[in-house]
Amino acid sequence: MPSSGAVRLRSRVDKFEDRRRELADAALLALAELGYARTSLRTIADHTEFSHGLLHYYFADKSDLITYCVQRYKDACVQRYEGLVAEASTPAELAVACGDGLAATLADAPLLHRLWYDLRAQSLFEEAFRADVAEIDGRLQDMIWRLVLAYADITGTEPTCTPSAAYAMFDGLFQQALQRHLAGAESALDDLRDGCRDLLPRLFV
Amino acid sequence: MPSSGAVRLRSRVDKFEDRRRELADAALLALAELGYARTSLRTIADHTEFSHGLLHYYFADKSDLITYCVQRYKDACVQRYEGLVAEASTPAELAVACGDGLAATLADAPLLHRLWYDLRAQSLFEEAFRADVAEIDGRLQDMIWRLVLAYADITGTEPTCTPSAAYAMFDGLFQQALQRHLAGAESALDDLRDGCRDLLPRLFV
DNA sequence: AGGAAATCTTGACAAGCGTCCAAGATCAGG
DNA sequence: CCTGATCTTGGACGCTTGTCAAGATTTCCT
Repeated sequence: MPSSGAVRLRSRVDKFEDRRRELADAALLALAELGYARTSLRTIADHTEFSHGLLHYYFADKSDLITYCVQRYKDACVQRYEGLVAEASTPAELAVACGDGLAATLADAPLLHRLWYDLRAQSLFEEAFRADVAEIDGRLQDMIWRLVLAYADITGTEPTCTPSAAYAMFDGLFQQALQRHLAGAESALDDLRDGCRDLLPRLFV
Repeated sequence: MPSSGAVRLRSRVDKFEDRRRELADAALLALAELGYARTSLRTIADHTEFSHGLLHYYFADKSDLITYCVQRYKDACVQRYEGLVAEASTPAELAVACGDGLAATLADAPLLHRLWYDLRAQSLFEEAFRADVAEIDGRLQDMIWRLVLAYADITGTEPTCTPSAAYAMFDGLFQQALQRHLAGAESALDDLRDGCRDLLPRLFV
């Protein structure tokens, strides 16, 4: 029965992909905790119920694993950010929602964001990561730009900066807030909220 | 002769410090080239005319060496930035000079700036680096804020953001420009110039 | 139930790491 | 020129790393 064979085949592929995802998620936990420079394959395996040898059954090498992890992170990240630009009818509401949304994602998973900045810095040295990092950066930039366009739509004005410049400034605020949040600064989240709320209108002067 | 003894002692200390500086500068070259995660003490020694064992004669351990390197970087960095806010009589001149200055420092030593962002990311994981990184961040923030205050002085207005927010946004632009510059983007430097020139007035609305 | 295909474990490998140390080289002072 | 302090070398250590392959185990189909 061919259909049965196809189903079985698909289930096998799915199982393989599921395990890859499972291992990558465990790797992400280890990476978020220790950072790229201090995370070995054995450390990653310790975060799973399997032995270190298995990692080479599901991934070609360490670079392959890390790359896959970055892509997993991207999915989780975009999913988290989705719906940031919710329903906001007035410009002020949108500006506040923007700051609140970014502050919330930062507070939600600071260690994952720390890993993101670590890996982005690594991509400046390791060619292998560059493509994936660029893709994530592009997605984040689009997310920010949608926010800017929504604000433009409500106010009936035109933004006076490029999408990449807008992303760069929001990212700068976010990265600094993460740094201070991890250092224990109480005001980091509030400052991020304020900074974003104020930045959005500035992009239209 | 006590004065002679003091001179000899000082000259010895100087010699020791000189060699430390020499080794740290070689280490900075290696670090800028390979990044923190891929630079070993033997690699660093390969960038000098000495053997790897000598590093432990002048530095307690690797962390000590890296910390000293970061401080060396800071000195070079601040020195480079000094005089960025030169004589500019009109607001437009100052805004242009700001963008030009940052673009020039980026073009001058992109690998050192890459190392800076690498080490700053590492400091999010490694407690030992945090204090030095925070100090450099503070100096850079002061530098940016002096620029903003100079602009305020010329225009007779008051900035409408905090020093840390101003630094975060400029830093975001700079970091993105570095990323694109290293990736070979021709427009990176020009975009940085434009971004900075436009950002400065935005901080006063 | 049997046997092939898959999944997983275990142990080993060469290489590289940070650190340390004994011994040689180099230099300054008497 | 000798002597002692300082500087430098190069090898050794114990450990970790990424990678791999052979064998044990499980899963699944007929």
